[in-house]
Amino acid sequence: MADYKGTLNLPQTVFAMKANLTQSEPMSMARWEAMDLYQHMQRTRVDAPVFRFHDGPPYANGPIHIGHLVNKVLKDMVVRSHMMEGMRVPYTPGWDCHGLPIEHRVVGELVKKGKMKDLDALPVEVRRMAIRKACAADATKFIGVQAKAMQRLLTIADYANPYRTMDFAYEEGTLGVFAELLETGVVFRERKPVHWSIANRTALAEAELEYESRDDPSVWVDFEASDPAAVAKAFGLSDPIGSPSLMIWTTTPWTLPANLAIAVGPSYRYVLVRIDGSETIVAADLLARVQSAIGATQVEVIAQTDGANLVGLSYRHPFCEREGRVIAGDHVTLEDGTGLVHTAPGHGEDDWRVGRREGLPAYCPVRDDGTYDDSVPDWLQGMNIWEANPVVVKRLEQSGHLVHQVVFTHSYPHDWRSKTPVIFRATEQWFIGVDRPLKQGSETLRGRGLHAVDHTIGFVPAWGRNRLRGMLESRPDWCLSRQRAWGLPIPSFTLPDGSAFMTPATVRAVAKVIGQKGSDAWFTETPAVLLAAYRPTDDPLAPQGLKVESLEKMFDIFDVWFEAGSSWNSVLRARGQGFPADLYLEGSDQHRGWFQLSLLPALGVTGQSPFHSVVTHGFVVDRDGKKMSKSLGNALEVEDLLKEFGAEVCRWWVSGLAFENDIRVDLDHVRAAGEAYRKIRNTLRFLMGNIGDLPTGDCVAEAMRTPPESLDGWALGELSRVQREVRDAFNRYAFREAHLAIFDFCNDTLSSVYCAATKDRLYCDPVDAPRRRQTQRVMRLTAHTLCRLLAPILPHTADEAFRSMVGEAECIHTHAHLPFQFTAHADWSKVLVARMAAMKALEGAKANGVDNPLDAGLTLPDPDGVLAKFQSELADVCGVSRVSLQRDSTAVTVHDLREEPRCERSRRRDASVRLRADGVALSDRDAAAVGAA
RNA sequence: GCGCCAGUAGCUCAGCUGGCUAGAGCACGCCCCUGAUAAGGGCGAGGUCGAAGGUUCGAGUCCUUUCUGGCGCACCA
Repeated sequence: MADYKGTLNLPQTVFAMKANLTQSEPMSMARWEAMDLYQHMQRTRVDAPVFRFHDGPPYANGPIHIGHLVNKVLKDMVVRSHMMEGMRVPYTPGWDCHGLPIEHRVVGELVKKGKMKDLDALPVEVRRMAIRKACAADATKFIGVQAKAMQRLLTIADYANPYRTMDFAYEEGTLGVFAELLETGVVFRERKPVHWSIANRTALAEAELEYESRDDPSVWVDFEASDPAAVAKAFGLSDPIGSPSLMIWTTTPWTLPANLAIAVGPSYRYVLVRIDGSETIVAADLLARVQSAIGATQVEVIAQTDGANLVGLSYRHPFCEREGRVIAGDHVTLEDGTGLVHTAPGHGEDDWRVGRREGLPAYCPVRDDGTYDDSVPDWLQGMNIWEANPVVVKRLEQSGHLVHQVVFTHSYPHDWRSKTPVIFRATEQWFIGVDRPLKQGSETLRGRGLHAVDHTIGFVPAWGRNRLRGMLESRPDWCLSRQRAWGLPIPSFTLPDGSAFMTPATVRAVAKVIGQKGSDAWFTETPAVLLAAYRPTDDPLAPQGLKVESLEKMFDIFDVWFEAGSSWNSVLRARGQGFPADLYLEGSDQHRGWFQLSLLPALGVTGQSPFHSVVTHGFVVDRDGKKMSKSLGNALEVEDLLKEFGAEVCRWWVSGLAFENDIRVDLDHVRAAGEAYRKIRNTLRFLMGNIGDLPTGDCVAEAMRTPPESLDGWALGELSRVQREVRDAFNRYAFREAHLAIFDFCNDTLSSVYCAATKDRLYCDPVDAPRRRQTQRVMRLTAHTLCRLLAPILPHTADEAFRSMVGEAECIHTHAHLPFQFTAHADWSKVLVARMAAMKALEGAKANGVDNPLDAGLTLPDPDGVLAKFQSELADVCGVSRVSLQRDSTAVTVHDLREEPRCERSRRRDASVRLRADGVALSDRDAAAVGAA
């Protein structure tokens, strides 16, 4: 018997089944780099519509993690999908360089090496310069590490010209934003308590605190009410009862000189009690605990009232010549103390917040060396606060205000370097007021922000709007200043009288110098040099007769968020990329961060939001939904994933994520993505393998001549639909929809139906048979279209496939989607329904020994006669040897054809099969194809 | 504690303004093919929709409470 395998047109292609991504991806990267793909795309599309997408700067601190991978791949799909739409997409990657985490680690290393002691002895400018130098080196190092990894993810961006918040030009742009904001009048200076290290005379961040056990005096103190009658009234009593007090509890007696108020919970119940003969007020729920704590023997409740009724009462400070008043505080709890909270706005975060609302000053009589200033009673002046603790207690005891004292052991914050206890101390800070009227008109930043959120910004997912609105509604004024070294200096000076001096004009003058020499200049240059471009006489805000030489520099730096939040100016505007951006895309934490803190400055300066839309993604968590962290040991390393699976598999995984919510990641998920990748690759490979002998021609035009009622027409219609769906999904940032549409198309439409049904004609028809060529033309267009649809997700594979079709010199990423639309005959949907019924029937026929569909014939019910016009395709569509139709039937009938002769070439049991001259059974079609008689 | 979000088959997700026996894909099981072959195809079995109340003729879908998890409320970015 002759072997006819050699006469078949079997698939052939150089596009390998095995992707070998780990080796081949870097080759694509090298090719793109050699052709300077990013710049090439900018140059060749100068007149194309622009999509302005702006990269939020990751922090240059350590190698990238899975969160970065997700973020960068999502962004890359945005960039590439818009490029595929024919647009020009300028996209500058950026890095956030300044900030505490870097400084903290760098200083930690300096301490470890024993270098910090020497540095501490130097003048502030010199010391800070040394730290800054080390920080800059650290940031630079990690920018390199991250950029390399991001490129390894096959992302396309202007990596040759990134933005870095520590670049001179960027810093100048940031100061430009600040100068404009100064102009609007929303910047102001005010006191605010911060963690303060007395030993190092510096402010500290939470990260620089170590909690250690410490003994402090714990005291219960009676503050006498000024007006007993008012107290009686608050408790609904007609007559005053003795001389009632308000009992507070504190473990920091040294802050009592700064007491300005007592806070109560308005909804709590308070009791007026007589304890061992004297009347005082405490929270009802805490009475029993207070009683046992202070060891009271006789307790008599006189009356009760709500905390709200106590608000407004006044009291005499036990040793300062002033009165305080009772205010409402949401921070008051019933866990400790008396329910009446000693409030010193200069010495506590909550106290400050509440005090601010009540119009109380952040009074802080403690100097930076931890001693009292002259505003306290003379017996305390100049005393160290820790020494003052027992002195204050003694005084209270002598004056009869002390109810009780014990030694209290608690966990207390200590300075990580000096190991000394830290205090809260109010210092002068720079703020951006969100409720201050902007110079022109009565608008405020908060008002503009809320308006933009509600009316001009688009959100994906939609709940981002609520979230950002909620944050804008409740956010406090923005504290801009930090007392640190690694950052952009706030270019303010002090006048000879000690007051702060900074105007839009001085900031602009300094900005010029910093644009030239970088922010180090602030530390190395004199005020005269820094203000070289400044003329006091031209500045209406300068004091009369100001001499620049008389100024002294201040050394606060900006909150790094102000720097990142100025990127719309330092990058988009400074580089002429256009403003505002079409899109910002970041993790959902950036509602509070970059989104909000870019929005506010931009609204202040330009009146516009810096972005038209924001897209947010969730956070990567482990398989159980728990946060990923190195310490928990549940983190996956990007490097390992790239080594084991390659970037394309990771990208396929990302494209399929429901990224709006938490993103669970597990090795199994990436493995599954690897399987899916192979399926798609194989489908593409099958298409390509079958079009190798098709003469070149106009890919689109030739396919468009396909009859709509043919099987090829159906496939083309599906291709057209999928192309539309995928492009639409990309445009809505619905990557998962695009991913699913592509996957389903490859598996269902192509692999399961179209490829299976056309194998016979592709393999067995004569090479030039019109029917075969028609299928090939559709397959060619399908492959070309698929490459373009896949390009944003799988840039390497799409390019590899494309080049193996059209030549090694080509690159898919310089192309755009093919413009075509095709609609198949509408009744094809009914054919597919009939096919499903046929498949079920064939499955049932296996019980009768008809295992191979080619051993079967089918009779399909066709009551409406709609299937008749597809008669010639039905056998192939169902994978059987032949199909007949019956109008008056409702069920599929399977015919066992195993007794009929089988074509040895096509394996079909066709009516035309007969023995040919060489003694082999062939159908007419196959006989013709091999030239057998 | 407060704000936003999520909790649907083993896994990843659809289920729009409440309405046919709750759908996909993956994995799984059985089978076919061996001319896409470290491929391809067919069929099938999987769910008391986090829990508890409530509204309704009817709830995965609306309301309340609750549990679990994520993000945000800091001189962290």
